[in-house]
Amino acid sequence: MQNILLASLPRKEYLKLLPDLSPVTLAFGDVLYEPGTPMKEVYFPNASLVSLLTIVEGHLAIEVGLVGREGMVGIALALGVDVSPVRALVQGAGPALRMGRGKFLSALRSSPPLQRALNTYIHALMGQITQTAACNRFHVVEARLARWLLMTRDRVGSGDFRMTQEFLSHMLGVRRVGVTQAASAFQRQNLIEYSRGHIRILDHHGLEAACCSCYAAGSDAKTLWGPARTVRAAKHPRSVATPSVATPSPAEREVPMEEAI
Amino acid sequence: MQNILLASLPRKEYLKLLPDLSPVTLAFGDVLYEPGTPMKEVYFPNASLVSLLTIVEGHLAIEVGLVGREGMVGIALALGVDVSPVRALVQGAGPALRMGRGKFLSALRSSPPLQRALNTYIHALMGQITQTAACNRFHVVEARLARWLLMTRDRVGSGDFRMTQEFLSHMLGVRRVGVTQAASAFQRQNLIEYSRGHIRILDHHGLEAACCSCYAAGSDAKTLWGPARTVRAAKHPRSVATPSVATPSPAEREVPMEEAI
DNA sequence: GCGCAGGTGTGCGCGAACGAACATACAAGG
DNA sequence: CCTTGTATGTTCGTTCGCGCACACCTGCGC
Repeated sequence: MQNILLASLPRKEYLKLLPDLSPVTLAFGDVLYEPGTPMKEVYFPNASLVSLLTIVEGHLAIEVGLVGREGMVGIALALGVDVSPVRALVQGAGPALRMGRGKFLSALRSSPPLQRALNTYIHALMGQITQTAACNRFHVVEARLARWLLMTRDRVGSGDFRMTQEFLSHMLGVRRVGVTQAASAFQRQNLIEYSRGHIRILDHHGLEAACCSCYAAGSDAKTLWGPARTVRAAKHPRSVATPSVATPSPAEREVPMEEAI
Repeated sequence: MQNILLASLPRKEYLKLLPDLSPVTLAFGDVLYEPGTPMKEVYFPNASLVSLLTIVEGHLAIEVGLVGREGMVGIALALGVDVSPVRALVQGAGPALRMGRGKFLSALRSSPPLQRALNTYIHALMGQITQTAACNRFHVVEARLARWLLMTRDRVGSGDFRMTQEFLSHMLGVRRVGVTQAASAFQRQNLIEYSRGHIRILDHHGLEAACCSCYAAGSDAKTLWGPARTVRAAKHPRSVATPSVATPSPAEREVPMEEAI
């Protein structure tokens, strides 16, 4: 299982990076960065999984992003910022490639293909964060749990992983009790089974059905942030509202929006 | 009122861009992009304000970002993506500078300072989205309304703007009734006054007190994503679990934050 | 004057999630 | 065997926000 981001580079570029990449094994529960602390290296997960958490008021945490072999941990460095904005917590143990800050920055400078690949990934990650923001607002715990399980499965390539409900409650930003209820409902329906820190997905399609549309919207990183989203006709809040037409052409619309309100 | 992002460029670089920047006036309610449609240009707001909304299931909307003169609308283009992931809606009418897609991309290629400035801004915007995600999850409508009002004030440089409650309800992703209740509570306390589509902030400090810590965390774009957050020590998941650490940080919380919302 | 539409204010019943406890269940080690 | 710690299950009262429905107020055009 190779990191997809690295694998997408032209072979020549990849070979240039190789000497500076050192294989490491991430252990479950490791914290790669804490918010506000300098990032000394970046990580390219192979079969491992890292979640990005934001901390509110010093004690509440909630997950905003999930990085697997499709991405890199430490993108802020690529944006010229040395300090981590988030906590990066290893969610699934496994191999990753590590690169020191200095080497990474100079590699980035000298490799336009790497820049492009990272830009694309940054965009996808922003999409993921955005989707999560909306999902957290609109959807019930059960749907969000289903989404999380499916996203994790996509990233680790297996529907079988280590995860306690307590832990999950911090990912989803809810009480542990809420997770218990949602998870046991799923278990009753034979969608998953779990026991003492271990979860296995039994019915992948059933979970998808229990899931909010956020999963579909964010699941394939390529089309992330909605290429084929064709929302029907820019329905603006009525107040904002074009009191008018169903906005025909998707192209070139500065949208009337004349002075509504 | 000059766009800060552009103003931060070396004079020489700025002059290189100038011929390709055309002044436009954004009108309240204009939609600059719809999700899933190609972006033909980027915008640098001067005294105007644009909000970025994500659309869920084709009809619900919620704001994830707010762009004023500190930023640019259309950063996805800088990341090599042509299709907008969000709806960009003009929230505050005013002047902006517009640049066509092609000119922007070639300017970007030929101007490292512009790249750097945009990278920094992208990072700040990700921070804003992240903060919003957490805020949407943890804080009550009243606190979020206060935050929104203050953020808007910061960006337009005035505590006096056009805004209906209906509209606000879409920004915050709640019912209009919820906004009415929060807003009328603020009005009773003489923190704001409003009438038929117009809001004025009367007591800026009072609003800050009513606000969640997300405002402080996200307000100054420089330190966005928490520089001096020094959470203690990379503890393990369990540390997330056990709030054992009794949150000693006295500096962090001057706000009552009663019941932690 | 009248109607009308956009903006705002209320009330009611309901469900989701919360905080705070308390109650099992399994696992490993003395 | 018993203890200890971790993981999961359950209950209770409360708060927040939702959906729905309706009333009012103000400006504007006919």
